[in-house]
Amino acid sequence: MTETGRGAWRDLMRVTAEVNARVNRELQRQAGISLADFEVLNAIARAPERQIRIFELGAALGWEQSRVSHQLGRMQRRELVVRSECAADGRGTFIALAAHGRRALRRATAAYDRVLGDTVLGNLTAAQLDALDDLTAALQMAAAT
Amino acid sequence: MTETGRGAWRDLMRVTAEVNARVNRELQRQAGISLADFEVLNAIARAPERQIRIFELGAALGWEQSRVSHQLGRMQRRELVVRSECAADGRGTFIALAAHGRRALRRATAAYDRVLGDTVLGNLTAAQLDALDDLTAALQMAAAT
DNA sequence: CAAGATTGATAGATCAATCTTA
DNA sequence: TAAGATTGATCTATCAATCTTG
Repeated sequence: MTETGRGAWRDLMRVTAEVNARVNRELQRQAGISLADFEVLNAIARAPERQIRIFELGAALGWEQSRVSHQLGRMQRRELVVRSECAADGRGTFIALAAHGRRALRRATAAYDRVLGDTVLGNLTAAQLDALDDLTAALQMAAAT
Repeated sequence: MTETGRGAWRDLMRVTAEVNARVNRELQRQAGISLADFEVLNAIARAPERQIRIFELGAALGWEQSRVSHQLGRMQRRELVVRSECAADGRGTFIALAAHGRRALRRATAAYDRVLGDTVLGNLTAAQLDALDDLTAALQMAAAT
């Protein structure tokens, strides 16, 4: 609202965009996948049976269905994931990691931890990490309105 | 690095993405332009003579040259900005607001302040705003490494 | 009809290659 | 040669429309 507030938000958006761009480049370089690919692979790996319904994946990432669908199409073409039918619901589809996806996820996780530790987490104090949590919580509250 | 840290960062990225998506939709709906358009128009309006060299625009926004060039091409086609030659440097180009760009900027600024105030700034305490500044500064420091 | 998912069109972002002038 | 800028190819994101099954 105030010029100060507007500027503070803009600065935060700018620096987070820079960090994301750097993470993206490093993942691409070290593991051959994008940050979006990495998030999808991670969400699958975290799921109970290492497989997940597509609408649940969308909910987990906060993505629209059509974005998920296009993304999975590209990832399946590159042999990162596989689709399989859902017996319980004829409309549904499961996705799981393909062999190449598992390998890419392993490499990407190492690269991600490296770059995020180097450029972000390693440079924040414990107090700043707490502030980050607090700020995130406040924003989630505010955005839910 | 720690699972806690990774999760905290992921949560922040997720909520900021949600806020940006909301801002984008509102700008599109209320002013007919995207957030990227808005940032460009704003940077021009803030410049000394309300005109700016293209490489300076890129520096101001933290964008690569080719992204700026494509963006300006689209914006010029929609009559939001105009290009003009630079007398002092034959390689250079100035851009300025077109009449339609000025109108869009006015509407967009009001919409932006509304949505950002409603979903972010209005819901943060003064202490949280200070923490936001502090965090941004720490990230800028870290990212500069 | 609603939910799960896909598709096609369009807009936006990224990369490498190119062109012109300093 | 390097700086300023553009272009074309490719990849991603968003929107509206569609298709199928519950």
